[in-house]
Amino acid sequence: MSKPETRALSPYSRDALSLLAQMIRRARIERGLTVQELADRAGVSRGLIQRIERGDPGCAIGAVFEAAAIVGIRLFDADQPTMAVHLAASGATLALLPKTVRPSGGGVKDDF
Amino acid sequence: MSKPETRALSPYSRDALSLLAQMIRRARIERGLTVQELADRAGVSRGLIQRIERGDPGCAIGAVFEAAAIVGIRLFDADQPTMAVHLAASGATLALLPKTVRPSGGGVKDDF
DNA sequence: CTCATATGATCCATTTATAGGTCAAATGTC
DNA sequence: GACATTTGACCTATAAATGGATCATATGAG
Repeated sequence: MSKPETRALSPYSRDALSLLAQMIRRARIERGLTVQELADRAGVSRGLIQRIERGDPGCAIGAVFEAAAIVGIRLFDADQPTMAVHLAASGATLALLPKTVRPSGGGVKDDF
Repeated sequence: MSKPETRALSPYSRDALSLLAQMIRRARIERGLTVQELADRAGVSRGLIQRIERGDPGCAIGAVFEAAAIVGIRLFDADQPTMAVHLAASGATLALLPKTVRPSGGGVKDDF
């Protein structure tokens, strides 16, 4: 039991999380904002900002996104292809997709 | 008290959140995955996936990122400029930035 | 060097999310 | 149309995150 086995998290998710954390911390410092100041603006506690900047997976996504937005980080920008693609696609074709999905015994679309 | 005043969240954060939620839902359906199946793969409950796909700000960011990764959504891709910029910058210049930030009475860098 | 303070870490009380189950409705298949 | 099942919504007990405090350390200013 060397590991409390908190929760399984894929390597990619962990990396993405800590990268976002680094981005937030860096952006905050560049703007000359104190951890406490960022916490106040985001309406959260100082400790939570510290966990966010550490990449803690348990943080509420709303708090993380808010902190990121305050320091000027735009996760979804019109310039980013991924965003544009999904933006265009969601509204239009989402209605065309099946409302319920069959369990797909063996045929999961893993082509990417 | 018509509003329980749950928590303040900027319009941008709310939009980004619900967009990510739509992306996940869309990607899941396109892959022919059931909500239950996605929940199992992510190691979370079915109800949590439903809240994630609804854009609930209270969801743990780790669970959201994991669900997104499973359905093939890469928030941070090498192709995306924002990612590349911050990746290159964080490691190198983060050490050069001040370790502690002065409260900056009036001079917050809001130039962006 | 001396001092004010930002940061990191920890502890505890409370709020909140999460898991797990159930029920009704909608959907797509046969 | 009848059926199997996915989905959405709700509920409760448990687990976890959050807020708020405190302490030690490190950092930068004077």
